[in-house]
Amino acid sequence: MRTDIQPKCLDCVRRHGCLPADMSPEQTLRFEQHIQRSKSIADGEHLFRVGDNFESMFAVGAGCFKTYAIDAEGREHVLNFYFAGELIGADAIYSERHMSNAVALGESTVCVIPFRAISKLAHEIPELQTQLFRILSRDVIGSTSIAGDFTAEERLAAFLVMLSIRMQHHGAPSVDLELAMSRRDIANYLRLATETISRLLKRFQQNGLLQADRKHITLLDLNGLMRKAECVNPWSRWNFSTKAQPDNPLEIN
Amino acid sequence: MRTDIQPKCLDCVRRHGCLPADMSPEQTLRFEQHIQRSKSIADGEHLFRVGDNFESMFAVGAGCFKTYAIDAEGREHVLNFYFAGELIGADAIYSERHMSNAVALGESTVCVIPFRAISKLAHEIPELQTQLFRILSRDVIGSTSIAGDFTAEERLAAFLVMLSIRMQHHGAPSVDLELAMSRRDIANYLRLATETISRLLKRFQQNGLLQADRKHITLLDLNGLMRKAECVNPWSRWNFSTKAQPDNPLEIN
DNA sequence: CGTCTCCTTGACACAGATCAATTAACGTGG
DNA sequence: CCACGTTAATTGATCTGTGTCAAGGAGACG
Repeated sequence: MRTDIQPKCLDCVRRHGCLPADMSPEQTLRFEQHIQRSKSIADGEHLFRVGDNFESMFAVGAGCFKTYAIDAEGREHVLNFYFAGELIGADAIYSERHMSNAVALGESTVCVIPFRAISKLAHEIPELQTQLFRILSRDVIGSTSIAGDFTAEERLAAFLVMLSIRMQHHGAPSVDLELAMSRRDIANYLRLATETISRLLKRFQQNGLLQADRKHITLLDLNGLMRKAECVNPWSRWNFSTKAQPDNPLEIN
Repeated sequence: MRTDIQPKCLDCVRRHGCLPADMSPEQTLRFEQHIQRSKSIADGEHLFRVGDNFESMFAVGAGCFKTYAIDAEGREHVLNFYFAGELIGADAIYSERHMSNAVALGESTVCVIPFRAISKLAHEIPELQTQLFRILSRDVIGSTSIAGDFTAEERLAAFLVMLSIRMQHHGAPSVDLELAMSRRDIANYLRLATETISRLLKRFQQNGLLQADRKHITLLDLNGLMRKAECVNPWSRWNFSTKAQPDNPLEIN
């Protein structure tokens, strides 16, 4: 192994939420030899479909993906959105088959991470194993948080706040959102009608919470949105801990 | 290490879904030395509460647990139920704090599994690491499956079928269910009113699908229930594996 | 410069919530 | 063992948040 080569993952802005997060440069280099970096995926192209053999997880480089399933009645269910630095495919580990479809929303790139090789590598790199556990755990938290019984307003507010937090983590502006997904996808993800999303965005705008122009949304009153979203946000459950709560829950990582 | 001792985990009926699933007897013995087996938990007693430091995961021995959170408005949200052989606490790995409360529904027992020790052990026992990944992945699948937009009837049917499958996995009768949880907990978990659960059970009974007497429920027509639940069940998504998918799945209908 | 797809807006409908009242289990103490 | 209080479950009547249907508008893109 040539150690004079600097691993590209080290320079990657998305590293902190990704698998090499806590690895040394040497470990990162080893890791990098197993993966395929920055493969580009066209708008509307699928990474995988339901039932496909599970070979790899995918780390989003640029762009955005949605995962979805079609049920027995033919209805689509948007399961999740994935942004830069996030890892797609956790639900496939269990059965070694993909349980959902993953499609690019706009021109995107991914790093292809062969799971078998990487989980073998995780035996030798404790930091990698830990990070895999953490990422899977985060997926569990993420899926349970939208599952609850909340009003349409609470869910949309929570969605916008969550978007803002995820953008912030990846260095992008957190109040100036450029949506990659359609109203219909948002609605479907939040179990609402597209019409309801339209009406709610209008109401939020009338209340001075945000400015919505097509896919460009400016969050004018993030605190106000967070107040509406408070109940959904899993981090806010820490309020019920006996310990002192951190000043800014957004900074927790 | 004395190797003449037979590990008790090997004799445990719940082994197959639990962490030692694929371990050799020797590995199981090593594993067992790190955990505390069959601690009894009284009805209504908590395993942990939101904000608690994450020390251990818990494998249910006998009985049943629910996890829940109280939101900023004071509303309870039942997040999950856990039965014999299932592992509680995956959502705490990410932040090393528990994100939910876990309480026993009736007299129960758990095995206490210190996470740090066990994840260290997972470096040396590949089967353990694999099983941890699989269990976390299963949790992701489980949380996403109830998250979708389904009718009350579909969700309750899916809940009953899921109960039946989980009981079957653990050797108990699969059509004779003894519910550990109240109607209110079921309703809350499924994002419905308790009254709706009552009415639906009555309707199912009138349609000959089941026989409900307080907490004892006999599934008379499992196939009928599965047909209603089909769309919710994540396994049924495999049906779509062979068929070609159009790029925009919404255009199907 | 049409054709498309996405988005918005209004009118109405309905699944399931809420409210209210009753009944049935299940303690708990005498 | 029985009164009694407390909580859980049922049932009916009514209400409402959000879905559905229908019609138009506004970019996007050949």
